Amino acid sequence: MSDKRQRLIDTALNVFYEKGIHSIGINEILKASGVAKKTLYTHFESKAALVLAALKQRDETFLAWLNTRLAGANTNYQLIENLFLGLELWFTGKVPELGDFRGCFFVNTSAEFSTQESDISIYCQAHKQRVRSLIETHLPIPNNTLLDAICLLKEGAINTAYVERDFSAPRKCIELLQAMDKL
Amino acid sequence: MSDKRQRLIDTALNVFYEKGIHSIGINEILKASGVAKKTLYTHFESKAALVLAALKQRDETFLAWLNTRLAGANTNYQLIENLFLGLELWFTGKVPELGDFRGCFFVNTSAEFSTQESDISIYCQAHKQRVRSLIETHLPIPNNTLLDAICLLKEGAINTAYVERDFSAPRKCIELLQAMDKL
DNA sequence: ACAAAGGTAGACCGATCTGTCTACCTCAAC
DNA sequence: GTTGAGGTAGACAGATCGGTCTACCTTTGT
Repeated sequence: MSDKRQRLIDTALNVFYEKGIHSIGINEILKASGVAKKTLYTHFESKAALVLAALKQRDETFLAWLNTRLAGANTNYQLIENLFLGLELWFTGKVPELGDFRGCFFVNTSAEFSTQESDISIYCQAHKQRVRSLIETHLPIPNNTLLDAICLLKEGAINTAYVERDFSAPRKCIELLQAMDKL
Repeated sequence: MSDKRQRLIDTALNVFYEKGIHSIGINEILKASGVAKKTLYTHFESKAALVLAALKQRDETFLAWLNTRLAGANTNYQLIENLFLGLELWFTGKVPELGDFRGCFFVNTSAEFSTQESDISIYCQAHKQRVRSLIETHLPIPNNTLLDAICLLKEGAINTAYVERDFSAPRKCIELLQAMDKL
């Protein structure tokens, strides 16, 4: 039935994440997925709808991965290690389900869509909030200041890793947060 | 002479920063700048060359602004305040020369150009390194760990402010760094 | 006086874009 | 055994893309 739909979403996510959205045409996705154009437009009303579906897919995959990475932390420090060593694995291409690292898909996509009111921008914002909530629920000892620090450094690490190609960021974050947590 | 060239660069920077690059056509820049297409192509060999010129312009404007913001700090804490309160002004649209805030132009542009070897991606990387160097030279008491923390949090603040529309990030960064600096 | 350089407006080229449509195929349900 | 949903391939429409080019105008240096 609609395993075609799923194949379109998977392909779209891969291609959009790798090459951006505006620079890729629908035809390229059709070719890569081996699906007919008519089929695409029976499942999605527009390219934007496909983008949104790809974002949703990425959101779910990312949160699922993060959830297993963070599970089982007994101390705040352990959670910090789980998170940032996980990011390091992602950056260096060792997390197959996240694909070759090319920054944060949601940041990249926000950058391409200027109107902050669009569904796409709003979805990107919501994703970041879900990530924050997930980290919060795994924090053994609640600490809002620490949570802020973790989230800000996480964003810093991801963008520094991508734009500056500096993969040492996660280790630095761990050291900083370790010092902070002792306060 | 080539005040037309400058006008093209100014317009391109404004439009690209506001709306992204792949989603804007050359004709839109021509219309907004009131310059003929032939003139554009006598000064720039391609759209990519114009993008590079816009990046260079932004690089210079941003570094000049940052330089005056950071000047005169006598303590590391003062430098941190100068930097992050400056970011807050930027985010909230109170720095005319940086335009209405729409994230970091270099991060946004990197997101649109997938090949990491392109001139454009390399320029974005170099910009971030220049910003880091500038902060380093203004740090009254050298401290590499602190410098790392400042740069990571700065990136985190910029991206959080844009994607999550949360302008409270700079104040949080100041508090975190203030605590850290006491270690 | 005149050549060279820089400017204008905009027609034009070939490619590509999103999205629609025709014509036909496959297959499961009732 | 027919109907309807989902599939295929790909032609097509209309717009827009980056970039070239023609034809002409304006300014400046010598």
